[in-house]
Parts: sequence; structure tokens; C-alpha cells
Amino acid sequence: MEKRIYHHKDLKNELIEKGIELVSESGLNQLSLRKVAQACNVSHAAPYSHFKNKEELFEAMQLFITEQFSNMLEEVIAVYKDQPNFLLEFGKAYIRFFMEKPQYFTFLFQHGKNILINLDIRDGNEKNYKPFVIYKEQILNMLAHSDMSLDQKEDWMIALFGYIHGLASLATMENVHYTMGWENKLEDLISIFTVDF
Amino acid sequence: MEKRIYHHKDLKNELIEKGIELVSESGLNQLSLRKVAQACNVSHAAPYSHFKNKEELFEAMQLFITEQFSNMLEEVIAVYKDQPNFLLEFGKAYIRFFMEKPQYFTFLFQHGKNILINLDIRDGNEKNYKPFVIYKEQILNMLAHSDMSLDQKEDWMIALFGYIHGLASLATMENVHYTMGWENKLEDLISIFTVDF
DNA sequence: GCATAAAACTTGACAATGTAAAGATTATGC
DNA sequence: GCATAATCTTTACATTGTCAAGTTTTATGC
Repeated sequence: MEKRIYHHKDLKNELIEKGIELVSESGLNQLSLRKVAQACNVSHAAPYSHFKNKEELFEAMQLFITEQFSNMLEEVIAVYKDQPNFLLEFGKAYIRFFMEKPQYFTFLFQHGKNILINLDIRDGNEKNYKPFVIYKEQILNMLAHSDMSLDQKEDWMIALFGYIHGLASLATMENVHYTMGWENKLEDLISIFTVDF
Repeated sequence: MEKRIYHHKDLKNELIEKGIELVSESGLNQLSLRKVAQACNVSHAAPYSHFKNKEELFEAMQLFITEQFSNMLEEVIAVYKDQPNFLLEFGKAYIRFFMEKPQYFTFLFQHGKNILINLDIRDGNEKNYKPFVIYKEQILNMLAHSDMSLDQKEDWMIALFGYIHGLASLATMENVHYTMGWENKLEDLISIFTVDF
């Protein structure tokens, strides 16, 4: 049993990262504050110096993943912005992210106090989660030359996102079975709904 | 403090029902075996006569809800089977069920060892969850006169379901915001993807 | 530098929970 | 009626979240 160092000098972040590791390995249900503390080699009450309670640590973990997710999406967006295959690539990236880490899907969207998805077409984007600011913008661009009403445009915005999100949800559910794996189908599936306007 | 009856003679079902009540009221996180036992006015270890552990009670609760869901869907299906608006009504029913009980959505689809959704077009439906047997059948009927390949038909089957499921997922997330409520948009949204073949 | 305060961590305690074991009570088959 | 099984209670214990008090390290003012 190695000697403990009193001051970690970055315990807060280590708790978050080890916490996420544990979730990835054994799922959210198996996670406890004390296990995270133990994984960081500190006493069971140490986390309370950095987080008000368990819920706050979990939210910090969510925020951390949320940022990974956000960064990933923004990279994809940077490449395919204003291109005709934007939606396809956006959707593929969105779904693949959760296919690689299925645990993250429920983790992000279940409690999800940190993610705010504002698809209100008339509303600003002050508190909106970054990638969706761009998503909204891109969809509106795609629909710019159509003669739809604002409400109809919003419907399409929701529909397209709902579809992608729904596929991600299916792809991360273990009890949904198909002939082939998702990886083969992904492109075809998204293309189905990728209409020309 | 009223006297306890020793034999409830249907404690098993009462545990399931009270458990679901408690989930509906305060969410899954707030639920404990002991609280359910207390709600049934039995000792905290009584549930162990009927369930191996907490997880088994939860699975029984899931199964119970799953059956409600299934029955509801089958009623709708019975009415709209083979009609052109089948998909629309199926989708509306699917989404509304979870709009009324948002807690059920994650409850059913998170662990979900009891629901088996088999959308494999070549595979039989032995263990498939009942409503999806009919769903598959109906979609295949709709696509009967098209010149699609089997794989393409399966893609559409997944896509249509994924879309409905995705909308349900969005509709039950508290952090998704729109100008109007879902109830107004529902029909329009589903119609977007309800193509004629 | 040094006293003092603040921050980071430990220890010990407590209540709530899941679960197991052993005992009490009721039902059931013969 | 009696043995046995099923159902429930009681007791006990390990795990967990949380708090309070104490300890150790770091920061701050002089």
C-alpha cells in the first residue's frame, strides 16, 4: 500500500476522469462516490472538498463528456459546414460517438441538466448547446430557398434531429437486433431522410 | 399504526404496482426496496420472498409497464391495421404514451432486458415483442408494391421506427425546448416522414 | 520568516439501503 | 392433524451518501 500524498493538486479533475472510466467499465449503477475516491487513492470524504454532493460530481462528469461530444461535433462541422453532405456527416458523427461509448448516451440524455437543446426557431441561442447553434443555422441555410413557413422549417429541424437522435438511441440499445451491424447500415439509414429541398 | 396482516396473498403484484407508483411520482433514483416494502405495509425484507433481489423487482415492474404499452399499441393497431394512416396513428400512440409518463421511457429502454425489438427482416419473430411483430408486418405490406431490395425495406423499417422512437425520446427530455408544445406538432412531425411508396 | 488563515484531505460517525440468515406465522397436501 | 412449504418478520451486516471535527498542507499578510 503506497503512501498517500496529502495534496493531489488536481483531485477535482482526477475524480471526474476516474468517475467516467468507472462508468464506461461497469455502468452508471455500479458507480459510487467512495469507489471513485478509492480509485483516486484518497479517503472516502475527500470528494466533498470539491463537490457539494454526489449529484454535483455526476454533473461535472456529464459536462466533461458533453464537451468531448461538443468538440467532436464541432470538428466535423468545421469540415462539412455549408456542404451538401453536412447532415449526413453530422448524423454519422453523432451516432458513431454513442456507438463507441453506449454508456454515454443515457448518461448524457437521462438527467442531462447540463445539455440544453434549444430547437426553437424564433428564439435566440444564448444558452443553447454549441453544436446545436450550428445545426440550427445549417438546417435553416438548407431550407433558405424553400417556400416553407417558419413553423414548417422548425418541424423539419426537429424531425431531422429527432431521426438522428432516434437512430443513436436504437444503436445504443442492446435489445434491438438487426441482420447486419449498424456500421454497415449507418450511411444508408441517414440518407433515407436526407432530402433535397 | 394499524395491525399488519401476515399474509397479503398478493404481495408480489402489490410490490410491482406500488413500485411503479413511486417511480411515477419521484423518479427511478428515489426508489428503494425498503420504500416499496413500506408502501405495501410489510417488513423491509418481505420482497425477498418474491424477488431474488432489487433488480428482479425492477424487471418485473418493467414487464408490467411493457405490457400496458403493448396492450395500448395493440388496441391502436387493431383499429388502424391495413389503413393508410396506420403509421401516423401508430407513431402518435407510441409517442403519446411516453409523453404522459415520461418516467417510463428511460425505465423501459435503459436496462430493458424485457423488451426485445427484432427488426431483422429475414428473421422470425419468435421472441419479438408483440407490437413489433405487427409493426414489421405492416411496414412490409406498405412496401409490398415497391421495387426495393430486402435490405432497403429493412432500412425503411428501421428508419421509420427510429424516427418515431427518436421523437418520443425528444418529447420526454426536459431539456429540449420548442416554441410550441409537442401536442400541437405531433401530427405534422410524424407526417413529414410518412411517405407514400 | 513567521504567525495565521484558508484550503485540501482524513477520520469517525450516522442514517439509509441491499441483502442474507434465522425465526415466526400461515397455508397446504396428505 | 401433522409435516412441510410458503410467506413474512427480525436481526444483523456491508455498502453507501453525508456531515462534523480534526489534521495536514498551502497560501497570505505582515
